[in-house]
Amino acid sequence: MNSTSRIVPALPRRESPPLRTPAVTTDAALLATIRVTPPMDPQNVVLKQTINLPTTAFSMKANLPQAEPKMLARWEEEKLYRKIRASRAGRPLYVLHDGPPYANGRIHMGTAFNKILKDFVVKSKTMAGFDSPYVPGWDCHGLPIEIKVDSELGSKKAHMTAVQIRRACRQYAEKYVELQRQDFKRLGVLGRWEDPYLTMNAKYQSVIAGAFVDFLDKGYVYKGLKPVHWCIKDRTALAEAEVEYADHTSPSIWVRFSLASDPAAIDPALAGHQVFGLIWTTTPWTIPANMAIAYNPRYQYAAVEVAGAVYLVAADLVEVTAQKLGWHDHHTVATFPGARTEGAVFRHPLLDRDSQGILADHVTLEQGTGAVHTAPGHGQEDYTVGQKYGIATYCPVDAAGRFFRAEGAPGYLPDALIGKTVWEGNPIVLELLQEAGALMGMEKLAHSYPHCWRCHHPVIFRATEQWFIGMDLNHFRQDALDAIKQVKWMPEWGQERISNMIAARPDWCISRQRVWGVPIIVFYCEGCREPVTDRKILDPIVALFAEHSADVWYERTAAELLPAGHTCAKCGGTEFAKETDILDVWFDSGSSHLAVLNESFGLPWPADVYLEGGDQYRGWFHSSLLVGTGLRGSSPYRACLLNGWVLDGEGKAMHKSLGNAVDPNTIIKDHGADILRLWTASVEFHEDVRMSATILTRLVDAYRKLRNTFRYMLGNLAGFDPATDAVPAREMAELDQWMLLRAEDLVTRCRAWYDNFEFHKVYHAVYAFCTVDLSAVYFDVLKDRLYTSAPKSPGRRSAQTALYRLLDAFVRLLAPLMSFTAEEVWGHMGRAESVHLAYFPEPAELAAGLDDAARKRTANWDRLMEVRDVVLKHLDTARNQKLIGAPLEARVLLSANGERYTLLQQYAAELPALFIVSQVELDRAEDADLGVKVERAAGAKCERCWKYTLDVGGDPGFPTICLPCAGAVHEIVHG
RNA sequence: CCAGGAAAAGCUCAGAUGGCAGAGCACUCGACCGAUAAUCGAGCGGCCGCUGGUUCGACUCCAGCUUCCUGGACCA
Repeated sequence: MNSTSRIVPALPRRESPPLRTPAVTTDAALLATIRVTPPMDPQNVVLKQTINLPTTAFSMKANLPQAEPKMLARWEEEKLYRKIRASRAGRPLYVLHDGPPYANGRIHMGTAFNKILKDFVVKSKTMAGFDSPYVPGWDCHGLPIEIKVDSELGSKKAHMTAVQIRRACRQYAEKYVELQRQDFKRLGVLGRWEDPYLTMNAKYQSVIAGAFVDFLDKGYVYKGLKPVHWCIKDRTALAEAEVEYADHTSPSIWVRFSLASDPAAIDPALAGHQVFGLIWTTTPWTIPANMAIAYNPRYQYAAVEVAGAVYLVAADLVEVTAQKLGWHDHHTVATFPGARTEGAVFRHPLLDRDSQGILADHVTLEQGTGAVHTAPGHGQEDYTVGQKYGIATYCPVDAAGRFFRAEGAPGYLPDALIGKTVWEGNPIVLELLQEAGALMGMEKLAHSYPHCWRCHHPVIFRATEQWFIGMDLNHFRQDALDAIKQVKWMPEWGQERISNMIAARPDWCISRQRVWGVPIIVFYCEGCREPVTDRKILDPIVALFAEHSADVWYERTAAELLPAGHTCAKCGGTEFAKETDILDVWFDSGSSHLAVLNESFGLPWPADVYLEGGDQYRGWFHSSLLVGTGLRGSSPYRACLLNGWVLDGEGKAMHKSLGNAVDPNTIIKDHGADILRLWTASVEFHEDVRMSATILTRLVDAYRKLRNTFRYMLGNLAGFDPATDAVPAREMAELDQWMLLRAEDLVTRCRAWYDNFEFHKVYHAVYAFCTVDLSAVYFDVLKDRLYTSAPKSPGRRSAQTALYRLLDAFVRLLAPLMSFTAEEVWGHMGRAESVHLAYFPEPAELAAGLDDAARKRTANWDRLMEVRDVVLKHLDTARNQKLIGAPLEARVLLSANGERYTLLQQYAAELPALFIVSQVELDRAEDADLGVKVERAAGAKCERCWKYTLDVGGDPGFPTICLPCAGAVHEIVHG
């Protein structure tokens, strides 16, 4: 040991640990520079320099926006994620399966919040000893991208092949996958970023196609009709996003349907009358597709007699209707509840067809007659209610919008309509109705009407052939409901939420008339339209996808894809066409567990946990559950965690248009990702959470406090080598033991909270501990012992031993939350490997070496702290009275009796340090109250430790300092 | 309109089984000047969303309502 080590107490006893990176200056490196300080002249001691002040290169200012990217670069270079995998190989697996965000746009607060939470889960499980891999993924197919690419391609698209368009979509998705990947990595989320899963990967596409074949093979899939927005000019189905609304004038008409069933069944008063249903519609051309008349079961209806005929109209709409239709002598024959019309049979005015009376809640009194013309082939709700009543989805309009004689409903369409478009059909239908005596009135109506966003022509609702997964085939719905019960839902109400959705949802329409996705691999016989769904034929195509991506479906002809010489089982035909529809993107992402939780990723099925926002109950949680239940017989996740929505400071949803959206990248640029992570840790994530400038300011303050807590520990541990300098626990000062036992309790609680994903409790408890226990009490009390004792004195070593254990535990306890800062601290502790390879502290680490006697003594210290609180209040009063300034100027006179006296007497020697005063005097009192008096301390102020003592100058060599200080200085100067 | 959720100090959160509303931060005032763009102390601050009910007693249990959030339905 050279002499320089004696003047600077904070010198290390060992060689500096190797620098891990130029980006971080370790304390060891700093101390190496201090070592060149010239030796102190024993004759000319500068007292100030004999104080062991904290020394650390761990800066007070974090500079996170600059420091974090360097840390990320190091993690990347070290291949940290791979190292973590290797370090946990063979450990029990814990798998969080990532829900794929859509590869469009940059990340926002919601996605950042979700990803950080996932990182908390993965890191905390890793540190708890699990092997917890994280494979991020992206959802790459689908309409939003195809629409964007469409608009970028413009008119060029018309000359492009499907494969070319798909390549453009792929490029677009790749671009955003890359941008989002950078954004997510910047958050400090560790994972398999270099090889994520993408739904557009060939292998993944193959899994999707395979899942479809499995569903088909298991008998869940059927082909049915469903109305969709249809542009007859572009001959295409339109998604919701492709429809825009504009004013349009339609002929609105009132049409009567004669009642064929017994009128008395509706109301006895109607017996013998000629009764009519009376409907109102703005789409006369859909009259040929009429299958039913819907009444609202909750409304009262009136039977109104006009000129010998009786019309059934909602009671509240009788007068309006009379006015519109020019009724003069009308009177009400009967009133009855709408429910009575159920089962009534009307006759179609133009066709040889019955139209049933049905009940539907969507019938309103805003317009019309309270009786709604129902054509399931031409309206969403008509379709839904039609399904309920088992009414055929009949649609006599082809892709060009022209009438034809469709199958599926009785009645022969009039020749006048055949081949005409629906727009040409309107006046023809009017004319036919007039001739039939069924047209009761007509007027023009200007209203908002859906138009095609591309050609701006009005669109129609038209039933088209779609592929469905039947919810009630093979007990599918019930199986899914049963599977839900096996999942642990957090929060618990998630179970009810998703159960309600599954119970009420219609069949899953899995087909889309689009290009950017995974094709539905089915062929049709050109001769008889019989579909080819034999898996022996389809499985090889699934295999082809894995090799060439789903593009092969578009690159090769049906003949090339089918086995040579394949013939239609039904008609023997040899010519086949490919299905042109693709699968719903929810089918893609819902299959992610099949694509990712498998051997090629080394992951087991099912996953331990899914964690997403509340919108996913109808999204990914839902579709994944259906795919899992259908193909594997159970849920693909054991637990399902919900994260709430990120709202603004007022609790309002964030919207770009409102200007209240907070951009995570801005926060990172201004404050650093650890602030964002700390915010994520601070809130109860199952609920909706708030983010605002105020909240951020609070978090920045909290971060500083945590950082300074680490800084204090690092600074006071400079030169401390636990291997050689640590004090055995049972020899440590009682205060230090007490603190370690409190920390032990904190670690126990935090680990339980981590197990239960209660990150905010960890944050709040650790933060409160740092503030209340450490900073305000322990660190404050410790300063005298650390700064003024001789560097190697037992008291100082005891404190350092405690600090070391605390630091070592806290840095790991917070590593999942403040990943960057924890790593920075870890580096300053001289650790060679990343903190993210470490394990959580065990409670026993803190209290190692402490026996039951020490545990029992904590009760003493708890009570001493109560006394301290009282004394501090009195010191404050004395300070306000200008009796004292610094607490060391005080002498405290205590009076107590009974047990308290005994306790205080037992700890009399510790009290001045505990109260941070110069002297404490204890008297036995008569009454039970604690007596506290404050006066000025006696004696002179020691220049070195600032305490007032009677022995200042006791050492003639150092006339301005007290005897203990003189001893310490001697030790420092002479060793 | 339907399903589900939330409401506590300016902010973030504790508040099993009903028993005088808690913490930290912020704010105000003060101290220190050896954690210093730090640290310590004290003080201020609440109709526990509203209205009823049960109870000796309700932030807590029950009913209704209001506002906000998510998804859906409607508009089409």
